[in-house]
Amino acid sequence: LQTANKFSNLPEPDPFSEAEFRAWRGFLRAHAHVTGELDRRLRAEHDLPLDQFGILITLVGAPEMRLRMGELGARRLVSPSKISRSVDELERRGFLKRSTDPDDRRSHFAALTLAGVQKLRTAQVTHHAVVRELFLDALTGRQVEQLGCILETAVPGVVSSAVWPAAESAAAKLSSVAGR
Amino acid sequence: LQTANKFSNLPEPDPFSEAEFRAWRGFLRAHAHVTGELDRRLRAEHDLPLDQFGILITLVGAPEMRLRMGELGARRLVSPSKISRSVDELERRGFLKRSTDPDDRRSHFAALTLAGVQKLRTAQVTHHAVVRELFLDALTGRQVEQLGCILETAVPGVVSSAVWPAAESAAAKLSSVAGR
DNA sequence: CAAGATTGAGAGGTCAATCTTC
DNA sequence: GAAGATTGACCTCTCAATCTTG
Repeated sequence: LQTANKFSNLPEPDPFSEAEFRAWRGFLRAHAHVTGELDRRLRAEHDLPLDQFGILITLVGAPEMRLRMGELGARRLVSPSKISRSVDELERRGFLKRSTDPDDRRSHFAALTLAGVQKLRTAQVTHHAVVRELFLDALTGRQVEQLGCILETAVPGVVSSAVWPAAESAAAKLSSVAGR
Repeated sequence: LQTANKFSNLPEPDPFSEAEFRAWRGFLRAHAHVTGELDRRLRAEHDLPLDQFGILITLVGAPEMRLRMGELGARRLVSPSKISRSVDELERRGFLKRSTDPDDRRSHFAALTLAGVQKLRTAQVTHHAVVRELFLDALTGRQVEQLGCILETAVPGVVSSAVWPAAESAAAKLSSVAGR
């Protein structure tokens, strides 16, 4: 076992171009920087982790301010078990309430409470301030429009009511291996 | 305790413009989508979580392929304790090696091993393929350049050898409160 | 006693097994 | 028996306390 030296400087396979590298690195740094501060500020000022804020903001935009657990997980791109436990916590704090879907009693709704809407609206003041201060304000109006356009191109629109994405990925991997 | 209804539809304070909303939402979605798949593929094909890949890629670009623990944590924007534990794991697997800085015996280096460089180079094939497939390939060359430019504007350059950012944030919060 | 790093205890996340309903 | 959701056991991360060196 020896440490690497300049003679073990193996070449990087098929590297990114300089421009690709800047775009990807900038993307990761910007995300870590902004969401890190956002999480710290929301916890410090509202005792509300960014993950929980995300659940509230997703619910407030849904019809009747409620979603089935699976749909909520799909939109937030998190696993069923994490959604279940996060909803536990938010329900314990009175910000939402579970109920059974009368049309399919396997399925459960998470519905915002009045306290949940109020909590969200208060926290949004901090949220918007941080996102503006650390991200949007550094950009011109033109750049904001470009960014929205670019990123909507780059990612598929909401994969609505999708299953937990790990399943999809695993399936794709298996078929690509089988295809050889 | 009652669930929210249309009469409790409190207004959002100082909302984002439509363009701001698209940019920020697209940013979050793109990040979750790409890094989620990246982590799954790196684990499945190389048994290497994205966090550990990040440590290797940071080290390989450093002088002599090594960094002090604190500097490594600052560049990756993670806490000292997490860095220490991640480095434990990578050292256990033989991809890097700790050593004490002879000039300041409080400080420890993490240095890539030959096995670590080889592991990284292999994993980079997957890494680059996923980032291209899910992100870069959806953009034109012009858009990649724009994105790099925009994001380097938005985030402060590397806060080199910075302390763990939570401390900075806490200090800023205290002073802003004191300033009222 | 401050700086750099690590560690123990507790909080939070993940995978697989389980429960209920279709 | 499959779908939706939850739970138990295990693993990882975080916070504060600790160890070592300057």
